[in-house]
Amino acid sequence: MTSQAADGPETATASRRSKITPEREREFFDAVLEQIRECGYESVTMEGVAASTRCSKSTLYRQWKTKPQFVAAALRASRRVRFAGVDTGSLAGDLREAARAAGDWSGKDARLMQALGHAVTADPELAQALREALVLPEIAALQEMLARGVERGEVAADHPALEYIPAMLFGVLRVRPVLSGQYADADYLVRFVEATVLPALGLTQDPGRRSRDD
Amino acid sequence: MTSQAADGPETATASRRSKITPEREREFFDAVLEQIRECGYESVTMEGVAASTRCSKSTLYRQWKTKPQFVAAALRASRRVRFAGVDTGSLAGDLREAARAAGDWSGKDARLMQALGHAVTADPELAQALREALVLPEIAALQEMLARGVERGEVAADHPALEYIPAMLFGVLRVRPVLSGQYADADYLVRFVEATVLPALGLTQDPGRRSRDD
DNA sequence: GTGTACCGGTACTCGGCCGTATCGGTACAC
DNA sequence: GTGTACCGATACGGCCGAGTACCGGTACAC
Repeated sequence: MTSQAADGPETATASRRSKITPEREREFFDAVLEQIRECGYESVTMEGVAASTRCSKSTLYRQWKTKPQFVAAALRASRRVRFAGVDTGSLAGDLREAARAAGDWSGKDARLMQALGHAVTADPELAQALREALVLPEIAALQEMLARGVERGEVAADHPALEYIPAMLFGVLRVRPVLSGQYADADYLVRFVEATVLPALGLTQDPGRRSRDD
Repeated sequence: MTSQAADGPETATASRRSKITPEREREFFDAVLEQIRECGYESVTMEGVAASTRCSKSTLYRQWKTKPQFVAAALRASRRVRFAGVDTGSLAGDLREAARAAGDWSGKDARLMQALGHAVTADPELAQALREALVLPEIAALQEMLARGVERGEVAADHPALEYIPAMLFGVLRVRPVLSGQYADADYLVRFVEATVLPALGLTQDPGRRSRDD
């Protein structure tokens, strides 16, 4: 049905009776995260993951003791930075680029965060895994971006808005579905950045010096 | 254990064998919303609500057909406006006041919204009830507040940041727990408003004209 | 070829909750 | 006092999922 990981029973990963390869593990992780996004954490079942990956529950329970540990492992493995490496030369450009990148982010990881948002309050390990996977890397990248802007003298180091930039960006990502029923796309986020983040930082471009070069 | 609605078995609400009074109904609603905040929507059980209100499951099922309908009814009944009626005379003052009011909001309703955030994607009736109870009234009050500011000439009617103010405020409310592990309090929100919302609207007070009067 | 380790399938126990049914009892109307 | 309607308690059937146990079979090392 879901067929997300079953793009062919005889893939090149050799037959299915061998030790679990890292690729196979990633299939498990992808499957459980996808199920979480779709059904929510509580409704995710080990049986469902096993079925969608054509493995047996035994296999999952051999690797991970419980469902929370399994999910935490999946989160940790999905850890990656999204808008790191962005460096357009100006803080405004960086922020716009980050917004654009976050547009893709929103469809998948915002959903994941929403689905896990409450389970996290009951399971510290899960909370830690979620923070490490989805939150901290982005925050760090953002702050690096801001620090570059400060170094360049584009914004004062003690600018009061600086500490709230992550909250603004992540906040609007998270709240858009509630307000307007849809996840934030790149266009919306860029407009948000231009209408609120840049002015808050005092980065509104002068009429004569538009940094949009397209 | 929870004892939230059991502050005395023989309260003035008379004995428990009579028709359900509106007060009694409110006990049910309060109990289920509280359980949702604590355990999440999926984990809420009709049995738990019945136990915590000392009623029987039958009583609940006599009034509401299913759990989603029960929860939706509870949401609709809890509908009220929080920072309507705020009118300090200036938009900056209004926004600060709204932030302060939202500080109280955050502890309870933000939690509720988080807990329901995913269930809502699967149940349109629940989604509608949630929006009507927690989102729309606040948005309306905010927009009224902004409209007054526009009328007073404090901000241009076509100011690009205007449409994003609700997203900024609700967003930071919703994202704070994820970023820093705690719900936003009134002080944080007021500082957020002063550092980001007011500058974005061009409402930063001039050095000589501080509107803080305390 | 032989052994070992591990996978996949199935069946199972156990617990929990939904929603229903039944029953005794109590408030309240008349 | 009598009747009615509804509450609260409890028990029940059904379903589902966590986690366990077992078993046949296959890959892989040697």
